Amino acid sequence: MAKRRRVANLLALAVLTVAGQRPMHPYEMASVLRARGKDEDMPIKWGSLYTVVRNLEKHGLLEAVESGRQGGRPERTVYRVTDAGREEADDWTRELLSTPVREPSSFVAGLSVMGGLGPDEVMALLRERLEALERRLDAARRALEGERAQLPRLFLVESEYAIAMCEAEAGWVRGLLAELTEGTFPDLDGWRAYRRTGTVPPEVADLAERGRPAD
Amino acid sequence: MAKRRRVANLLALAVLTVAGQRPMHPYEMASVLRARGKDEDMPIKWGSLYTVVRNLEKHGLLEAVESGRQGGRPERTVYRVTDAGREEADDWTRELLSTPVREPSSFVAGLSVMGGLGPDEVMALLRERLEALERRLDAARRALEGERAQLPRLFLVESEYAIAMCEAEAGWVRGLLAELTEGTFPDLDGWRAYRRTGTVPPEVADLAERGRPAD
DNA sequence: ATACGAATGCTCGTCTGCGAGTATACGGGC
DNA sequence: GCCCGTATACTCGCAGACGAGCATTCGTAT
Repeated sequence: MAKRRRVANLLALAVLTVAGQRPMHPYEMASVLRARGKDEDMPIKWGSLYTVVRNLEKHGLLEAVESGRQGGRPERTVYRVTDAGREEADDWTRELLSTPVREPSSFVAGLSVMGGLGPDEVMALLRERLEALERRLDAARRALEGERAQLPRLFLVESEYAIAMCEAEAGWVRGLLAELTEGTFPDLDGWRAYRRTGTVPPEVADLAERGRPAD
Repeated sequence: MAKRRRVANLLALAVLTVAGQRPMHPYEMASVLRARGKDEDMPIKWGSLYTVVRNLEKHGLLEAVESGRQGGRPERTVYRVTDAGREEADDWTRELLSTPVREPSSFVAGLSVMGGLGPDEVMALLRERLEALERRLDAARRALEGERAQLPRLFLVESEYAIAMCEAEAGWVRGLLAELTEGTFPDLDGWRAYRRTGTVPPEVADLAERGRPAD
């Protein structure tokens, strides 16, 4: 827990993992990762690949093995994971699995500023989101069923999790939407008034001292 | 949907929102945002505050109103949101609410590389995570109940959502853990073998062509 | 044979994120 | 009246991230 990871980009973990199977040159890592769909499990930007690889090498987690050309192609450097690299990857994986981190999604951000829009507009937006979520769920479920035949369960777990979270979100949105539509959400008119006038009732302005518990 | 946001950092949205209530100088924005707990709804780094404010000004979303010193304090510049700024904030909010985005959490990343660890270690790690999640849920629920008395529902929605998602995750982890402990998860021994030998059965190596549906 | 589009494999420059540091002012204990 | 801790208010500089572009090669239709 002491020092931050020397190469913090998650792409680095992906690289260590994939190059752990056999030595590879960067472009091959990219292809394999893409083919395995890892780019959907991590926020991977391919523009960062060579920077990350170079950094991994600089910190001794990856080492160049061979550097030659084949055919007329530009020079390729093949990298191998070092022992330190393997250890780093394992340790990183352990941390990711064992330690939940607060990662506010952009939806939370949206919810937390939605007061600025009126409740009616918010309803419309949420309906839109709900439809999108359902389309996505549908596609994901279908894809998962297709892959079940091909791949061991171990490789499908991330997809199952993603689907579960997506379902949970959809359910929650449906609930909120129901409250809004049926008018059981408290003080919709106050909210509408706030939208028009921009004024918060003074006692609410004191929300400045919202207590927050220690983590 | 055409052009990317001129200032992409979510801190900018927070700034626009808070300065929309009344003109403020940067440090005051920070205090108010912190006091309202917005820093838990968005990935806010205070080091970026002044950069972000300057960028907002550069793009005409914020404008300097007054710039003087009081007491012996360093000079402060007070900013006001422009019409363009208000519009940008609303539009951004709409997008955040209506459009779900894939934001792979670090847990997904962990799941997608957990094959490298053995199943037994994974079980231990997941148990650890589950406990942490439950502690966090407990604290969050308690805090929410406390705030219910003070604040209108509108300001609590984000917390409710966060709790719901946390519950969903905990439930899913419990499920996976049960499968692992009871041995109903398929081919645990294959997994253990892979861990030791580092060899993947060749037919699985073809997972390289995992089909992915279009979004 | 040849032309053209797609795939391969990589580089570069910009932009900005953000951690760490700094400097002053105020309050309150002794 | 002095000192120290804490709050206030910012500045700086480096390290990455990553979009866009570039050069080469291969496949294939003509």
